[in-house]
Amino acid sequence: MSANVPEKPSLDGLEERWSARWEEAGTYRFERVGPRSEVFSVDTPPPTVSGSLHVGHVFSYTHTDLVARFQRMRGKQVYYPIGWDDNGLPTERRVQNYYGVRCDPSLHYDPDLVPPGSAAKQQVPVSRPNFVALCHALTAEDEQAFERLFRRLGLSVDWSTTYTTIGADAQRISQLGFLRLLEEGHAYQRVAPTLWDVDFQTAVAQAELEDRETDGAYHRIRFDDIEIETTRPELIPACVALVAHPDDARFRPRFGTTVRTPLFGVEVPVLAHPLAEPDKGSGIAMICTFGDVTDVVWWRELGLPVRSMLGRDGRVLATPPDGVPDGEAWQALAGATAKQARARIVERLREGGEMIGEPRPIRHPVKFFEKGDRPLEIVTSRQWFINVLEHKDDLKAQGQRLRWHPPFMVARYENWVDGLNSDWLVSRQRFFGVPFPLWYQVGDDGEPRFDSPIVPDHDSLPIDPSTDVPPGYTDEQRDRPGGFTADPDVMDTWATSSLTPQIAGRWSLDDELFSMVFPFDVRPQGHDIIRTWLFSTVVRSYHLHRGALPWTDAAISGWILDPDRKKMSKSKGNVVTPIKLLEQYGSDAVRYWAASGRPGTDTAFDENQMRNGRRLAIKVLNASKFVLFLPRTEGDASHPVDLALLAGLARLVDDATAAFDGYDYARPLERTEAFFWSFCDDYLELVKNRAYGGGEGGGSAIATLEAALSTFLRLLAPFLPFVTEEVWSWWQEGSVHRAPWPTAAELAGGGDPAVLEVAGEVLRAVRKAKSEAKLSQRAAVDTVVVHDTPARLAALRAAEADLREAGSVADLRTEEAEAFSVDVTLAPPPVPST
RNA sequence: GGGCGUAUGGCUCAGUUGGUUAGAGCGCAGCCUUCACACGGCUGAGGUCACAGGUUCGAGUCCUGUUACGCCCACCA
Repeated sequence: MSANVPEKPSLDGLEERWSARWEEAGTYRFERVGPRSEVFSVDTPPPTVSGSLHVGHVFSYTHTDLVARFQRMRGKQVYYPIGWDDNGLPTERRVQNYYGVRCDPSLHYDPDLVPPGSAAKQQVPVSRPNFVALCHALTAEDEQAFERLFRRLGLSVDWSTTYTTIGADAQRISQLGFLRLLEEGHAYQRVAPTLWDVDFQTAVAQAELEDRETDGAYHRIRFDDIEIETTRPELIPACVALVAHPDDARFRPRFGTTVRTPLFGVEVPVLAHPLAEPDKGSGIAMICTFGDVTDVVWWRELGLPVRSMLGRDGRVLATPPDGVPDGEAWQALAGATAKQARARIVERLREGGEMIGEPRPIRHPVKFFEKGDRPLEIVTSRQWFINVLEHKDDLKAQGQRLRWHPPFMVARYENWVDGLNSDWLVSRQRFFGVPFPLWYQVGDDGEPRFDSPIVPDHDSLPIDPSTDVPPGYTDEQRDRPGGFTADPDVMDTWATSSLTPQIAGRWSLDDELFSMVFPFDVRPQGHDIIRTWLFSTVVRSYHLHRGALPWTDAAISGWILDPDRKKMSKSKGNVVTPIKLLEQYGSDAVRYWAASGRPGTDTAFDENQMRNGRRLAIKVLNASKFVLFLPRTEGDASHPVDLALLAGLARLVDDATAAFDGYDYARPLERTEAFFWSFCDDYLELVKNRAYGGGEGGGSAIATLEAALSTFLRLLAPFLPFVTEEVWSWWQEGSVHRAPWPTAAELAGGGDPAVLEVAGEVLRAVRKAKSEAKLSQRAAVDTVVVHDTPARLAALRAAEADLREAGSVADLRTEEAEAFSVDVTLAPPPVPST
């Protein structure tokens, strides 16, 4: 075997060189050979391209790559595409800031638009087509930067299969998926009170909510003779009833009677409902349409009217709802934000003596849109929903059929499904998203007929109903009586992201491919999006593919934590940019750090681990160089010391393989690294001289060293793809990443690992003696006496010659004993020659 | 309020079905310029395995409870 080893091997430049070669050679290209069972398919998370990648991305995407590389080496055809999630609100927000614009759908397209840029004092209104074009431009730029980083990180993605969630294929699949739901009765629209973000002016779904502890205050307010407590006195005009618990003796006599609201004098009934809690507030609550989700329940179950007072912008409407007098009290509020209205109404309540005492400050959880800044309101609007509530039990069972890594993560899923309280709201009143592929007839009265949507041909998808015209109509009939009108909404970004298995597998576009990769083998993702992405993907496959799971396994990554144990935020993550780390330590080293984080476990950001990784990569270079520089001597592994090493390696291979099969990448790295280090420190030192000596013993050593090097490189290849490929190229054909994963069988030889274990212990004892005597490790040793059990002494004798050479030991003796101990007698220092 | 997870030397973490003196790396101390490696190597010091009970011949490992931290979920007037 001829080797072409550089004199001074180095890590510098490996990333550029090898990522280019891999691309050229199609090393990670998916080939359509073999049945489904020979394919390993990965439903990779499409990262949101709204800003920069942070170290958390590097961390979790590396985990996926480790498994993909392992499976590829085991002989699987790995289908490992990546997508960019570029549709939706994050992109819109970024475009607004980056270009200094905002979308105004009433404007017309301006072909000569020049956006003012981020420095603009005020955002310039632009048409929807202009806005969408800017979204495309910016995301394209971001996507290139992401790809560069991921290539440098060494992700073995097949870059020819990249997709974007706003791309035509994704839109087509997303729209087709929606139409299927519609046909099968799983999607419906309804006018209903929904949670609403007043800044983004869109409905939001249950999965996008988060509670935030917020300062508020209880206001005690008199409704005739009844006192209620509320944190939202501004909603008094929207009050439709008071409610108390049916068993509450204090209010039982009042059930069925009415009271008048303060300031507005509207007559409202006093009602009973078991959800009312006697020990909360004054025990009786005002029901407003709508202050919170409990109001919605009461309103629905008690059959109450609607009195909406806030518009979609979160401000008080110009005219009061039915039943509320349009007097001076109302006009004092009209146009105010909720916060302003509260202040004004409290002032008037005080003046009128209807307010009891001072507001009592509290901190309480309030619902926010996870991306929003102001509390959510509840407004009534027409929205599209996907059925999930009636399938709750089945969906829970789906999650339980999935193999979770780590297993306890299933609890998150079950928790979420158990807590579902509404169907999945998929419509958003936004611009950069996949439009609902629907139009509605417009009656002669000019009103849309929402109950009779016009559906496009499936072949025409994707469509944009705001520019495309339904079959049988002309564009002149748009928004005219007797004509048609487009559904104005776009789909929630999760409505598209939930179809990544279908998009990545090109469902409805390439049946052959889809049947080869679906259901996917694994969905890697973070635990924070189990309730959104994972759940919604399970829902879509359940509806779309007759109860199928989208994948068999879910591999859940942890988070990156700051050194102070807090979740590393994006802003902090950006301080330490991934590219900087890759440049400073090398990609292999950063991957080493990522791989040391246990599956599903939050991991500290730790540059020390990267230093370690770099050290390991350098060690691989140097040890390999040493092995390959040794004089070649033909032979087979036969010496007991060599067979011992191979036996240990075989054990290691079995261990690593089993762990990887269970999606545990951290253990194989840890074990391989430890064994590699002892290989360098002990085995190499022991056999060095024998290998140089040639002959039968030399041939055995060389054969063993080559087998060991080949095995180590392949075991480390998923973790350190660059340095292992570099070394592999010195003496092997092809890519190490296409080489077969090592097996215990190829290392079999019936060796006894104890030979190396005992020899290593003795060697360490000799080193210690020299170290304590403050001598060089080359110092000569007169005698070594090893005390140990007969079995271990027998093992030791097999390594005696190597041991004496490695330790410069003149005489090695053994004595039987209960426990291991070593006496070392150093030779007197040589008399300096005159 | 319900649930999940974590707690091992100064730091970051291993510890596979309970089995003899609890491991690694970093950091620290000392030594060695040894012909693969000074972007080195060797040697060493350092731990009542959060706490309290229990099961067992034997518990870091199993059971019960407590505490701390993190996270998820919940109709939060």
